[in-house]
Amino acid sequence: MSSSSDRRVHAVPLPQALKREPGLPAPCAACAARTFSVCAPLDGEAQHRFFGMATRLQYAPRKLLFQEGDAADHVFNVTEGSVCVSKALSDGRRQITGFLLPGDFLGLAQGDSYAYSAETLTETNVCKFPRGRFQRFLAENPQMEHRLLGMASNELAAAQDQMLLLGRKTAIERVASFLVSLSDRRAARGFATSPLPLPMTRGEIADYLGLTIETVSRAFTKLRKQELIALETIDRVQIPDLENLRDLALGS
Amino acid sequence: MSSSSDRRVHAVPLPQALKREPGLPAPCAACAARTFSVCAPLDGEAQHRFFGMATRLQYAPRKLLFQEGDAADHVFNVTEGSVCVSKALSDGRRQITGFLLPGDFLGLAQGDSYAYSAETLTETNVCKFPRGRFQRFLAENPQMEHRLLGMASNELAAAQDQMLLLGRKTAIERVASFLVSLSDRRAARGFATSPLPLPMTRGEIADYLGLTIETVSRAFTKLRKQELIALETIDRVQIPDLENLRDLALGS
DNA sequence: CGAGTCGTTGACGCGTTTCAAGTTCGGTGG
DNA sequence: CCACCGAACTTGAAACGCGTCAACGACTCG
Repeated sequence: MSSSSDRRVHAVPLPQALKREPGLPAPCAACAARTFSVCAPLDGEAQHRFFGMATRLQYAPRKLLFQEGDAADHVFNVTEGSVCVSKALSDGRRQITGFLLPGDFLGLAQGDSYAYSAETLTETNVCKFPRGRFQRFLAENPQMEHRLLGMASNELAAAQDQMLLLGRKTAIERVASFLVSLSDRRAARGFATSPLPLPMTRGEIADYLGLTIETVSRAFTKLRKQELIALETIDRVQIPDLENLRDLALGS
Repeated sequence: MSSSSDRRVHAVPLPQALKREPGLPAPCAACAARTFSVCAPLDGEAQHRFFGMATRLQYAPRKLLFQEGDAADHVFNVTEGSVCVSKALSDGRRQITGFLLPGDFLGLAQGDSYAYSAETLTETNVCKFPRGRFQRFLAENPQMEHRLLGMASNELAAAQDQMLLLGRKTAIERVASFLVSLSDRRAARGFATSPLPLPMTRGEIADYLGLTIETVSRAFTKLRKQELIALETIDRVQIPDLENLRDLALGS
């Protein structure tokens, strides 16, 4: 799925504070860089305390980090891999509300239980912070809270885009939008985008786009026949002309 | 539409800083209370400076505060009335991403232009803050930024609920969810909920729920025939048993 | 090699949209 | 005060896009 070539894209010196934890693989340079970017405004000593709070964990693909309704004890930061966040109705209907990439935070919402489930898509590394200590750290480091507010604002803007998609776009436009935004997000973080890896199944794409597996599959076929995309393998897409696809995504 | 009986629900002493602006009606106690609640952690002097930055404006119903793409010069806080936030595709398809009530902020997102439009539904009062000064104030008052992060987190949770609605719920479930969440939001702010005022048209409800006017109208009729709601007038709903409606909203 | 998972494709059905009348209601002017 | 008008809403019938169901192929793993 998500290729190992994605890793260590940016070779960055490992901050001192990121010492190897016993029983876990050494953090790679890219991983350190992602988490580091969040706390860039912190001074060295504060960074040390920040990383000191975290437990570093590695998850296999398709493992639950937590489920809707679990006690919200921790805040997570994805450092490697990808995670999907979803909500479900009692009869099993599911909506995936986001695919997280390295650098994204998880579990920041208010309330004493998680309002959504989180599951890894690929092999994933996270930093896990006890909620109380994380909050206290924020109170003492307003620059960090400022940064988080900025990230939350961006997520809100993305959520609004997704509402437009779910409420008003056709099946083809949804799939096109999905591919374009995945490509854009990867590009923004310095990841390779050609070919674009799809660590999620067709079923997960469907649950993200408010469609069925079959409709997603038909949309991929149609995009392929129109030569707007080419499927190198089932989970690697080539996008010959991103702007053409973007036009379709915006309904023109 | 939104009745005058909604106002002054909470009689709270008017903070000194909220002096009457020339040419505008005197701020009512409820209005002061709403805006006040946001900056409760601030001391008296900081509150004075906060309110000092704001221009207080009153808008008639159906007036644009700003449009998608306008330069994002200001941050708004709704103090009275209701505002709808929307995004549109080039061919006119529109998605309303939220209905704002007193106390809500608007225009906090990053970026130098607004990513959405904002329009009043009823007669509305807002406090308008120049973006730069607002940001500087936040930098100097981390308690306030903390509060905003909390509000943004809540909005994010609401956005995820809305994605579940748009992606996976049927028309009836959407309308039921809409009525329940509107009732809950009003109750949470101490507003009356029986009858529940609907300051928005069927068209706006449709654009919020990803449906057409006709489908919304049919759903209202169906709910009325099932006696889950009663329409006192076209824009005032009685909900005899909120929990029944909530069950329907959650798909059971 | 067989079983299971995932993806694709086709045929059909259904819920929502589209199109087309009506109806209600608030506002305006005679 | 009432007739008239337009906007908003409601209702019905037909059309259509997507969902459902089913068959099949590709691939992985024991």
